[in-house]
Amino acid sequence: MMSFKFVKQAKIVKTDDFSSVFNLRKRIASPHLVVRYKPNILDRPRLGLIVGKKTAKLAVWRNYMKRVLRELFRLNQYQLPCLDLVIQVQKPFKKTDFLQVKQEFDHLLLKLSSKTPTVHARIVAS
RNA sequence: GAAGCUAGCUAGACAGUCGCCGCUUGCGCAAGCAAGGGGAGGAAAGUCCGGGCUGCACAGAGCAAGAUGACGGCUAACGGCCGUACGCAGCAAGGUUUUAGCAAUAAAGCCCCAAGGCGAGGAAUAGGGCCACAGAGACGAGUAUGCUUUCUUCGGAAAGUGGAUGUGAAACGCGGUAACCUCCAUCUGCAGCAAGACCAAAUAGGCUAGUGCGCUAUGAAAAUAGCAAGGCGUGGCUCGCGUCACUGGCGGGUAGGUUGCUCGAGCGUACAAGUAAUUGUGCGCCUAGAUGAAUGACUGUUACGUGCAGCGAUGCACGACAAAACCCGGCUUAUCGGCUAGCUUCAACU
RNA sequence: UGGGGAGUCGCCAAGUUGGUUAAGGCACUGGGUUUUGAUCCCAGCAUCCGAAGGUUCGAGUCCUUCCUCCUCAG
Repeated sequence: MMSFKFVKQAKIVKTDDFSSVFNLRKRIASPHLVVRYKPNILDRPRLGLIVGKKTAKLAVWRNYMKRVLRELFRLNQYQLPCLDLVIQVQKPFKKTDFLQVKQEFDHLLLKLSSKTPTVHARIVAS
């Protein structure tokens, strides 16, 4: 039984961690999202989100996008290799675009898994 | 019943699955786990005012700078709110005029304009500045035309006088303008939770204490004893001092963390005082505290509204503005709707 | 969170004791010069001055409230 919890340790918080992901300059993109990634030495992937004020002016929509992306990460975190991910939103999306964003996220996830072949199943017993 | 206006309340509901952030209790060294209970707004927004709180400054008084301005009240305070008076604009209704029409009526204008709205509305003999164009003349004074009287070289001149011209206003009245300077009265110390307090890596620098390399002897080593006392600067030498290298300690303090951090000018209700804003008393309640920033996603049932399809039953789609960041009182701006009161006008009935 | 600044024609912009028609330059349009084009000359053009309200006889200008953008401090 896997736990789908999104714990605090799976969050990128420090400025140094963000900078190191940016400095590696590995990125893949889809129409709505840009994902930068960097392998880490932990036993779980970590997530950082960037939604600029330029993409959506209202705080309501920025928070919505962050929540949706965090939810997608939470549900798929055990199919991901050990990476530090920084997801940046390029184009704003609303509730009507949810399915498309989900497809894009799955596609990016597949790409990431194929680029880093050392996917090992981490089963954390609950 | 219709129309308009004002004020207040509300901002779909329920259930399930997977999650997020605090609190309490239990277990655990801890990480954490389990249970219970809580988790965005009327504007949280803009940051336009006012306070609490915190730090710094401060004998007292004054100046500068800024803000406000009817009168009375409320308040912790305000540029806010309430009441009264005054002014302004003006909708509905009403009255009236003109035009069109045989008429009904329609259009335009004027008057009066409910409830409600708006009003930076103190002082212009304390002083300064400005008042374009037009006009003779713009506040100093003075006279272009007309009329009267007098004089006359018959061209006019002097005195007086009230109107017309043009102007936004005004023809001398102590003009208008203080959202021009200013004067008067009142108020304001400055900064802001990234305030402030505490704990405290690494690196560099500060203070301070100490050690220095090599050789010989003993010894397995640690060490002990003896000899010798590094480089550079302080003019040459010695001492001393500074500096360079290493080690330890101290203090400031950065990253980071903890706190400030949510019980408060608090909310609900009843009664009383007051026209009201508001206040007092009793009873009851605890209602978010995040920090790369929680309050979500999906599914089902259902209520309401709108749109589309359909004769209809019904089906499908959509759901306003918008997210706390120390906390309050206001203002302003955005907003799909729903509900409840009150006021005014009109119509009908009694 | 707290300061500072900007918005005038398609672009760059001037515009102060508030005053008659809001300068200029580039661009564009039409005409002229030229065999044709460039250059040059003449004429035109579009702005209710970011939006709304107010003060005033009169606002680009003064005041208030909004909108958009830029920038600074920690």
